[in-house]
Formats: sequence, C-alpha cells, structure tokens
Amino acid sequence: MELPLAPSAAPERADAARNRERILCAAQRLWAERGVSCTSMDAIAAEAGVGKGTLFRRFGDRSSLALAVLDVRERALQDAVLTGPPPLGPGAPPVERLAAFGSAVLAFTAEQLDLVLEAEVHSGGRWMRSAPQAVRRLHLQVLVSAARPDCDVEYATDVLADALSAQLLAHQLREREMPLERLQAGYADLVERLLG
Amino acid sequence: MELPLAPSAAPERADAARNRERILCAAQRLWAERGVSCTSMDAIAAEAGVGKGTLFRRFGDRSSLALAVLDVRERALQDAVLTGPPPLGPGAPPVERLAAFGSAVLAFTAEQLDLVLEAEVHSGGRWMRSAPQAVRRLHLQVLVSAARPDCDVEYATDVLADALSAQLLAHQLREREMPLERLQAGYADLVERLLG
DNA sequence: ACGACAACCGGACCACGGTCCGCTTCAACC
DNA sequence: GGTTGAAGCGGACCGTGGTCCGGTTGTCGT
Repeated sequence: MELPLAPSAAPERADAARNRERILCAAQRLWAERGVSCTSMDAIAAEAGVGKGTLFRRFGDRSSLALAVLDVRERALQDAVLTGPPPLGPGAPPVERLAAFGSAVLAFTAEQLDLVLEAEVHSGGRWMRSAPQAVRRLHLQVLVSAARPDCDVEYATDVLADALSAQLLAHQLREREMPLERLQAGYADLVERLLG
Repeated sequence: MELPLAPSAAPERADAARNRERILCAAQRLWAERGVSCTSMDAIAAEAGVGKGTLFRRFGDRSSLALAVLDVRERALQDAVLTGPPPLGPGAPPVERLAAFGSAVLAFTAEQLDLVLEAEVHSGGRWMRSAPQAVRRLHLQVLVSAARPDCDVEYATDVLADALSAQLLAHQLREREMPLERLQAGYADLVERLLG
C-alpha cells in the first residue's frame, strides 16, 4: 500500500508503519471472523489499538482498506499472469490466455467475494481506476487487441472486464446458484465467440 | 409503487396516498434540482412536509425510492417493447430486437444515470431482483433462447444484461468518454457475435 | 353522531462512516 | 543529549441513513 510514486517520497515513520500493519491485521482478522458487513470501522480501529483518525488517514475509506487487504493476493495473481506458465502466463495464443485469465480472476473473486464486493461496489467508481483493476484491464486490452484488432477493442475489453465483476459473480453464484465451473466455461465460450 | 400482489390487499388510506404522492414529487424535484448525491433523505422529507419515519416506512430505503421515481418511465419502455413497432417491439428477428432493446435501455439509463446508479448500486443486490430488472431479464432470455437455444442461455443472458448496467455505462460515458452511439453500436456487435 | 380499532404519523433516537484539530512523538541535526 | 519542526495520533464531533414507539387520524360498523 505504500505508494512511492516518486522515489523521493518521504519514508514512513516507524510508528506509522507499525500502526499500518496492525490495522491491516485487525481488518483481516475481524472481517474473516465476523464477516465483512458486520464489522464496523470503529471495531477495526479498536481491535488494532488505534484511534479512528489514524485508520482513516492511512486508508482513506472503507473500500480502500478492503483493497489494501486484497493487495497481497492480487500481486500473486499478477505474477502468475506475467511470469507464470501458459496458458495463464505468456506463451499461449491470446484467446486461450483470455479464457485462462477469466478462470483465474473468477476463482480469485469467488474466494473472497464479500471483500471484493466491498472494494468494488461502495467506492463511487473509484474501483475502475484502482491500480489492480487498471492492470487487469490493460492485460485484457492487449490480448483482445492481439486476437482481433479489427473491432472496437476498448468496448470489447469493457465487456470482458465487466463479465468478471464481483457484482455479477455474486448474483450468479448466490442468486442463481450457478456453480463456478459453469461460469468459467461460459466465460471461455464468450471469449471464443467474441474473438475467435 | 402500490404493490397489490394479492387483490385482497388492504386499500391505502387517503392521507397515506397523499403523502406518498408528495414524497415522490419532492424526491423528483430535489433530485433534479440539486443532483441525486447532494440531496439527503431528510431534505426530501422536509420538502414533502412529512416526517422522516413516514418516508422510510413508505419506501424502505433510498434506493427503493429511486426505483419508485424511475418506475413511471420504465413502464413506457416496457410498453414500447411489448406492444410497440419493430424492431424494438414484436415482429423483428431476435438478434435485431436485442440490438434495439440494448439501444433503448442504454439511452434510457444514460438519460438518468445518477438515479439509476442510486437504485442499482446502493442496494446490496436487491436491484437484480427488482421488478423492472426481472422483466428486462426475462425479455432478454426469451430472445436469446429464440436466437440460439444451443448455448448456455442463462449465462449469455447474464452477460447481455450486465453489459447494460448503469455502472458500466457510467464508466464508459464519464471515465472513458465514449459517446453513447459507440456503445450502442458496440452492443449491437456484441449481440451479433454472440448469437448471430 | 359516535365509538373503537387499526393504520398511520412524526420526530427523537441510534450506529456508522468520515472529518478535524490540539496534543504527542519521532527523528534529524546540532 | 537537547532542540526543533513536522509527521503522526486519537477521540470528540458531524451528517446521514435507517429504526422505533407513543400519540394521532382516518375509516367503518352501529
């Protein structure tokens, strides 16, 4: 979560770092134990032994905190995409990579649905601009462009990104009770139809 | 918003009906004047000359009120779909009807983006189950099924419905500054690719 | 006209997310 | 070690969405 956009960014003070870690741990623990929607920010601050102000200065708001908690796992996924074995990693044809990417993201999101929902939904469009989402989008766009440059690449990318949203996934998984495997297959089919 | 699910539902008391109307008007007026996100429920209750409790008992919560305000216009769209001229109404081949439907919904949503966002986003998945959304979904599903019964109809329906979501539209319109016409064309292309 | 009951009303009340500002603590430099 | 300036801290505070319950008002049967 440290964002040293410029290398000249001031280093973090020791107590600040310690508190950040404590908050992250507390959030992870409480959200896992009591559920995301049943855990207030006050409770997290208290669990971390920290004032409310500290929490909010560090993380801005609730959905950003969720994003920060997700960040570690997200990096693992990014690594697998950038340097892992095909078809998720480089080496396979674009359409196959897209299907594999969809599968991976769906699985990732399904594993921690509530958390991703928190980050994605209650953030007034900030989600789309968040770092991990931007990376995902870029990856999709590159592959779409490689598979079928003769179409509206941006629009196709939007559709493929949106089909992986936590909201849609939550609806499909919980309301319509569609199993994950079916959604993964459906996404693969969508990719094939759209770009194949 | 009266929901006489069973015809035997108790009739509405006169003052209750009057208050419901006043609230609906006040909400419409204030939201139009000051913007959706800048208008609190307190303000609406005050403008309507009604207690807060009345407002919330009638409409449950903020997003449901937004839904109620949208309801009138939604009906017009439904009529056009069910009894209007082709290609939006009956008579055209399914793929063309789907493209026309997408166009209409996108235009409808774009016209009142903030309101639809309010109804769609801040409602913990209740949006998907709302009456208008259910009708839209059913319509999509029938057409998809007619156009291409040999695929995962439910999944395709989900994708086509999701591609019309206000969140995606807001992102495309505001963040990426894609003009509405482009999105309508993109949707038509999506339909063609997916089902043609 | 009147009484009785249910539906309805309204605003006090609560919990929560988020802000603000006076005080504290760190760390860098003498 | 002492001084100093700034980064950091925490909890009082605010506005908002949403709930609750004692009092009121409409409606219906007589």
